[in-house]
Amino acid sequence: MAKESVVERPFAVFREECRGLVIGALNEEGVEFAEDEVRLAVPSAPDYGNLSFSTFVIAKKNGKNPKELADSLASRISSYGRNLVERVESAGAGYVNFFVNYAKFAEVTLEAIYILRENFGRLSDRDEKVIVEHTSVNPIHPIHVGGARNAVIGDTLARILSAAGYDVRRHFYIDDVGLQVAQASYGYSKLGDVPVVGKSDHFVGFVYASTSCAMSIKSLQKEIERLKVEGKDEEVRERLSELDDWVSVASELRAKNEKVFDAIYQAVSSSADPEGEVAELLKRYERKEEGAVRLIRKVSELALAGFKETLQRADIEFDSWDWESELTSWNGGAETVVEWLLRSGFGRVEEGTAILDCEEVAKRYGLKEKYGIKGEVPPLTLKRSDGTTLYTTRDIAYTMWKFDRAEKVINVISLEQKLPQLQLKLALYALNLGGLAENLVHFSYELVHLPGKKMSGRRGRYVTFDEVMDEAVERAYEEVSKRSPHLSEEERRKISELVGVGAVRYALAAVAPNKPITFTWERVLNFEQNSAPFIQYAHARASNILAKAGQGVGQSEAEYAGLSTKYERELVVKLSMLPEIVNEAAENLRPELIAEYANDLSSAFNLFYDNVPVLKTEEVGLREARLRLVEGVKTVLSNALYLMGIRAPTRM
RNA sequence: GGGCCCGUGGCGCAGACUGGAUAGCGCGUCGGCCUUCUAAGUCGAUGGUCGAGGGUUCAAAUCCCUCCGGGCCCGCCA
Repeated sequence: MAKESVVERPFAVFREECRGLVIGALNEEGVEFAEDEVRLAVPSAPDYGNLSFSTFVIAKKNGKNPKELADSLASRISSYGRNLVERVESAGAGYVNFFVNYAKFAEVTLEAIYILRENFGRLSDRDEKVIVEHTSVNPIHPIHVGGARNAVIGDTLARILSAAGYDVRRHFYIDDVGLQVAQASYGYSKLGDVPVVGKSDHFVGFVYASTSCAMSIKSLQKEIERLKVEGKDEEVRERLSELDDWVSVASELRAKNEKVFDAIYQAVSSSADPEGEVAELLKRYERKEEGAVRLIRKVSELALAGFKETLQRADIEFDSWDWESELTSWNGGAETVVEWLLRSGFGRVEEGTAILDCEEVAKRYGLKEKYGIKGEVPPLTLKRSDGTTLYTTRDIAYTMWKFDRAEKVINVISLEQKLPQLQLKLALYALNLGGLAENLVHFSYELVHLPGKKMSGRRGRYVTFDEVMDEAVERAYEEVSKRSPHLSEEERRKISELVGVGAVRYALAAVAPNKPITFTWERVLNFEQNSAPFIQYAHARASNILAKAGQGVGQSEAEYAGLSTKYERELVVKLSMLPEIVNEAAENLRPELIAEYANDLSSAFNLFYDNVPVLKTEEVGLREARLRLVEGVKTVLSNALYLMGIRAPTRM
């Protein structure tokens, strides 16, 4: 067979051929139709072919019987010249089903994978810069499982967009100008020479929780005294129950590290006004005063060092670490935004605070319809009365900074923050930067709950990304040791690391982001079907076959026409779909599609594995074709896993 | 009170954006398959009024309306 030039998207070529045939037949038929009505779908069962066109809409438009139209189209198409299309048939109440020519299609697909290797599934460059901002966990506690979901989704999304041809930059926004960091830093400053124990971000998390706990207790006690004097018994009871909650948090924390907790608790207790001190620290930091900078940066860096360690373990990397202080406060960016907004006519000063009238912006620019806003959009406070800025205000400046570097910005942020993200867009309109708002995507995802209660950084109650990976890796180690005792200790450790971490990534990436997740160990520690280990195992099996075939691969001419079992045909078609899946996942921002695809392909491979011998195939050309098929599976699984940031082991 | 998200077998999910041909998959439970390329696999059985009720359509899990249940948001926090 003559070698054709490499086909990057085999299934798309087949689809286009089918589409062309349908359009040709419809024209010959003389019916009226719009080209975008000619859509082909992958049918629900293999009996219905590889692609299917339903005639109902066009038949109705032209007053024809759908079944008769399908019959007629099928018979016309049968007389046309075809390449990848083997045959066409009319079926059901009005479907035209297309069957691929497997001999040709297997050759086209497998040759493409063979030549393109890790680039199979990559689409051509689009010359469009995209910033994906994700994770951006506040530097006040370790990354917990909710943050892990953000990180995994964000990283997978970035990998997919990059594969789809976008010029992607990953940014981590460090919110070091928030009240929380100031609070954690205030607590940290009270420790004197107490050394950092354990992983640095975990330590910061403990300091933050202790500080917020001590401050909450103090302010509740004060409030209760006041309410008692005023005789408001009802409210006193409410506050007392809140106080109880915090007191139990305090004993939980104290049990973990008495020395640190006590130091913070005593300092807060003896302070006349801890809230005032925190606010003062923040104010000095926004003004870039040396002592405040040294303290807050120290705490932030401790947290970040921990984040980097955690993220690296999960193969998550960033191109840019963006300090909020530098990009929005110290350069005057946020102040400028406030001034402009006040001058825009949509802002006003009320009791010493600057406020943006979001409702008015939405009305003036006709955005209610556009963004599906039903109720009234609450106003946005831009500045506190002490002159410091608020998060969303700074985010406006940061967003403008990002758009200096990219045409499109995708922020992976939890659904909770839908309102501020909307307000951010409205602010851009108010600044006459509606064009930026149009290219700003809030990619939202739902929270991860613990069974029972919500995670709370302020209370130090959370399951960390680190713990989850540790546990999964430990569990993987037990499995590997049980199943492959012949491997060396070092190799078993290596394999369990990538299996365990992979399992965690998969568990978080495979669920549609808009579904809330309740965290259970069972979910992450699933090593059976629909898990990373399941896919990695299929990859290892494929690798094993190829390893045993040794140098034999590629020596003889492959007889692709011999791949005639349903298992082989199914595999070929699935392999050809990777570029389409990448395209769809990128265009619709659906990272979970990759997980679904990889799982599906693994299942198909396992069926093939159990039913079709490869190494024992007698006929040389067929053996070669099967080896190429196995190699195709190995390559595609590896590529799909890469898109999810999961390693593909050759043994496990 | 207003707004947003979700509701598919005992449990966890896919399918919904772009309506189509018997609603897929995993876990669980029960029963099979290792002298044949790693059984983290595979085969079979079990199990579903697609939250409820209306509507649109040749066709509805999918679109529209109402209601019910769960989560989230409505702050000089982020």
